[in-house]
Amino acid sequence: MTRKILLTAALPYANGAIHLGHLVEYIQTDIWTRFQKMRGHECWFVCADDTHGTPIMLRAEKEGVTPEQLIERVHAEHARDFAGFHVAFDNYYTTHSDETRHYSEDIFAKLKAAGLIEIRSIEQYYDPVKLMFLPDRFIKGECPKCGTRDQYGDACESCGAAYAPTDLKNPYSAVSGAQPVLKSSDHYFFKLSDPRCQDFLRQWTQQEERLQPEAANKLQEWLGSPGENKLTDWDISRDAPYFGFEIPGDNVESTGKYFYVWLDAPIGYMGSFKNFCDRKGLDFDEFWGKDSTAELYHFIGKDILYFHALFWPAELAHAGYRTPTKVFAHGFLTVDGAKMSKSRGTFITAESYLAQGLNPEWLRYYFAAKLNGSMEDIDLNLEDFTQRVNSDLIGKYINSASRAAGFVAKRFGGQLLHAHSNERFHADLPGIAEAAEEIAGYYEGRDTARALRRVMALADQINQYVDRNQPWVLAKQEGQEARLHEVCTLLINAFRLLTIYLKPVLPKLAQRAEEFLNVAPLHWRDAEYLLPPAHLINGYEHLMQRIDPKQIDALIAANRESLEPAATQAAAQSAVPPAPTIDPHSPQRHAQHQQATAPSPQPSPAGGEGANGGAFAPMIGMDDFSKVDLRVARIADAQHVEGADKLIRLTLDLGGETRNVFAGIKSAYDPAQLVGRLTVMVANLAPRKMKFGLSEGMVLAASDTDGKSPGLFLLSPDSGAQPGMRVK
RNA sequence: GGUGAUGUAGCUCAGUCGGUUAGAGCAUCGGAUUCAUAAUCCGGGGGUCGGUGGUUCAAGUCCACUCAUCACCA
Repeated sequence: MTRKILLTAALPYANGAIHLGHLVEYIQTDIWTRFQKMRGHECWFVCADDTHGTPIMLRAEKEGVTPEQLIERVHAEHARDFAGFHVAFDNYYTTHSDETRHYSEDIFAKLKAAGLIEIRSIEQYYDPVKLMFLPDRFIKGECPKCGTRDQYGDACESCGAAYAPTDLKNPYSAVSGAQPVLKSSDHYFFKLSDPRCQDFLRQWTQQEERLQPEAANKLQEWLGSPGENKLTDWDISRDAPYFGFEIPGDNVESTGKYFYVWLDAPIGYMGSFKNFCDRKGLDFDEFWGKDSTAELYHFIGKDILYFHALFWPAELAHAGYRTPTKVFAHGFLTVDGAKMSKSRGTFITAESYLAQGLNPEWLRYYFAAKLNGSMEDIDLNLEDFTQRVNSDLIGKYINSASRAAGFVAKRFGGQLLHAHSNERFHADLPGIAEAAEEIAGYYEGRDTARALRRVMALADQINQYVDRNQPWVLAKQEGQEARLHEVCTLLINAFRLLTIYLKPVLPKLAQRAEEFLNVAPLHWRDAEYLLPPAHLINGYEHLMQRIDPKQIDALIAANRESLEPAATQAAAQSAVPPAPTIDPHSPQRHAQHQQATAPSPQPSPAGGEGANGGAFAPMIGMDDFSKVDLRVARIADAQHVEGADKLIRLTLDLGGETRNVFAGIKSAYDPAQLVGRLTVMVANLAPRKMKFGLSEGMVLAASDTDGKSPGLFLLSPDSGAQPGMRVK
């Protein structure tokens, strides 16, 4: 029976880059989606950027752009990163959309009609300089318990005490530095304490397999025992200025209040899907209507369970929509057993991982090998990552194909055995085809760790089979041609089955394997049969490179945050008011899940300062460097430039061609002494039109950046270098 | 502080209802092999199951306390 399934992953907040911690969730959800699609079900995977709230508003202001410009830019970055890791959303949208506005207003109106919305006046800190109410995490002060300075408005990082922002001593605004004043304002509350909500949630959360057992326990704790009223009403509004949707008034008047970002964020799931339905001609209500029989699953981090398992279903249920079938929470990612850290270089962005040339499927495999459907944290142990991927994927899985491919190509013209080998296959490699449903069961239960352990055990079995049958011996023996052909045919078939089992995790590798096998895209049901007799396969090309530990070292180096250059720090400090801190631990973090620990104030091992060159530029990867095409050039001619007091016109010989370059080296060199010598030039610098003509490159010279020590020194290669040689 | 989880080999993890001598992969050591982009196969060593106490004929598993780590406390 074909199931109708709608999947969501948590919405990443539109003020930061996607990092490896985020990817745990998107990769997990993507694997599940791909698995369900391979099983032949109608399955849609939607997501969106979460775009509203104070941090976005302040961030845009700091960057000197509108919030709309900021979220548009970040949306493109996020979409690029996800695509890079083969996370294949059916729709990747934004919460700043007409659709999300529509459902936010609709749900709000229905909850209001149901008597579940209440207006109450509350007193909050207000920034009299910035003219805005301050979220708790934008208020700092001294901890009321231990007196530590510069603590946030909700908890002390020094002694761990939790308190209200009004408890802080000597509070100040993290936005303007001003002393906040208490001011009251009307807010809209969703009455979660209403008996209807309590009763509904008590029943909903404890339903069979709605949540993982650990999550259900946690919910039990939040709900308390029957009769105990532990839930309090939820403030769903914020005062202007705020980037979000304005709350509609009863008539046409403006309320000046906005929906709190956490109200419209999950509604963004609906908005994204509605947008998708409209484009694809699907029926939205079939998935979201009150009586929908479609399955709806939310994959989330354990930190946002509260929103997805309490507020969200309670809202939906009382606004006339269906509630989620299940909510799947996962743990956080640690790297080498510790929180990701910018100073240690383990706060790794998706972008840098790809820029360093690491294969995204390595990470997909490793995460999948660790995920078991529980809420436990998973650790990215970098040494284990390297060994595990190399051993499992290259040594076991890919090797099984590689060992047979050569014989099939050289001895049998790429053709498999002409006779059916089904019986022989099941006898010689028992259990490999039969494991299909067992493995499917593990995927279905999101225990990809178990699924992959099972697949690798099968790969071991295949390699043992090769060693037992010694095809390299058969190949040298007279009259063993048929047996060799049979062994290789069995091996290729075994490899094909493993490819099916691994495809949800490794879509690109599977695609390459399909090309090698010369078969149409594989589905799960294809595991029911073997390749037909005399099937032709294509020539084998190595399917995946091993991880070189040096690549991991480079990745860490590229992500290690060096100290801020002293000069820029001073500049930042002189700026008043201080730039708003986008707090890493803010409850606004949504799907950000986790953040780096603060950079430690110790000098970066990568070095901080050059001798006289000033602070080093930010770390770049090999990819960035290789964009610069440096060439050895011979100075064929050098001339004074009429009317220019710094420039010399150089004619550079690059072996095959010559370039005209204006170089600002007149203060240090006489044109005559330059002619004939070799130097290094940037050969792919975009030509620049100057007053005196077109400059087609740049020669490299050393100098002191702050101009304290005199001198300008043109670079020269050691003797023997020839014009046109690449410098790298 | 309260609550929920986690802690098993050097590393990453399995371990079902309490039931033989606690398992796997990787790493390591010894051997074999050369088809495979050094991949593979066979074998060995390696554990007080965080700690203490208890229940039981029997505890990695159940209970109490305790230590460490993570998360949540709107």
